[in-house]
Amino acid sequence: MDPLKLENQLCFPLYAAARGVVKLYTPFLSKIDLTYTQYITMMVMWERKTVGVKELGECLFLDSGTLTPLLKKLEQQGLVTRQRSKEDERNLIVSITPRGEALREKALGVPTQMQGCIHLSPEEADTLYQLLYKMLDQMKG
Amino acid sequence: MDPLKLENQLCFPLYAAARGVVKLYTPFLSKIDLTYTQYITMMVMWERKTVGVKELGECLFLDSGTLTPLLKKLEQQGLVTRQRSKEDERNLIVSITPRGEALREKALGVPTQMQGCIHLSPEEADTLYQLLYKMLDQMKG
DNA sequence: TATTATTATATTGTTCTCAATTTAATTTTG
DNA sequence: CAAAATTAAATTGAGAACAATATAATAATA
Repeated sequence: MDPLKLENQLCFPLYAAARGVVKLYTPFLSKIDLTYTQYITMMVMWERKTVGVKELGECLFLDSGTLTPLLKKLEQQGLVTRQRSKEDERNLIVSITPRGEALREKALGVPTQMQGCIHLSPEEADTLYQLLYKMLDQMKG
Repeated sequence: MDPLKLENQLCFPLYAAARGVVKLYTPFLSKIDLTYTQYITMMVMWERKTVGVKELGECLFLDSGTLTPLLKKLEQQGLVTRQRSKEDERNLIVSITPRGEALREKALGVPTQMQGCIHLSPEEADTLYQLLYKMLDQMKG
């Protein structure tokens, strides 16, 4: 058992599958003018309406180096606003706009469209979900 | 069940876990001056010794846009050579050098070091492996 | 055999990702 | 209170990743 053989790696199919699914999202997301990272950012915005960059980064496992330019683009598109907190000016508060809220309707079809691309049974999907979160939890702590 | 809620996504933990493991590799790989993508490229080289860019891309699910600059860097480091095929000059043949072979010894410790970071049972790891390849196979076809 | 089509790699441009550093605001401490 | 430490974003720089296009070589065809 060669530990440096590609087929003996667990991380490689993880890395490849992750890129693969993002690629599958692309044609659906480009119709609503979002990249995958912008899409999951909007998911947080649809749920929370208002959130600091720091919490956003904790949700998405991303830092300001990635989020700052991304949020500026979403702001340019009129989907969110960015403003400093009055209580603590270090914090940047991101808020969803009516236009951002409206985009949710268009995005509702995306999960359904994606289901046509990946065929896992509900049990398999659940197992995968649990295992991935188990890994993520370990990376946090 | 909101289909646009982050916690209801299967792809998000996939995407996040993949980035997470690459980040875990980084300190180990930086000691042997490789990035993660360079590391898996070298895995193919250690196994095959000589390979065309096209086959390399099929192994790694990457295209020439990613591989061309990466292989030039590996060439600069003296780990591989790049030369056009005599039979068909469209093909670029990548070959491992003695220095590239020697790097394998240094890389042998990496998988062991990584095992200290992610704690899945052998059964869980196997399940995850199978599910990820199931997804990858579907993306190919 | 020319022309056309295909194939393989390279290039260009955009976005993402992250480490490391900088800047500014706030908190802690001496 | 002033200095030092901490925190949050932004910035910078390097490497990926990929779509789209370009270039060059080979194969197919009219």
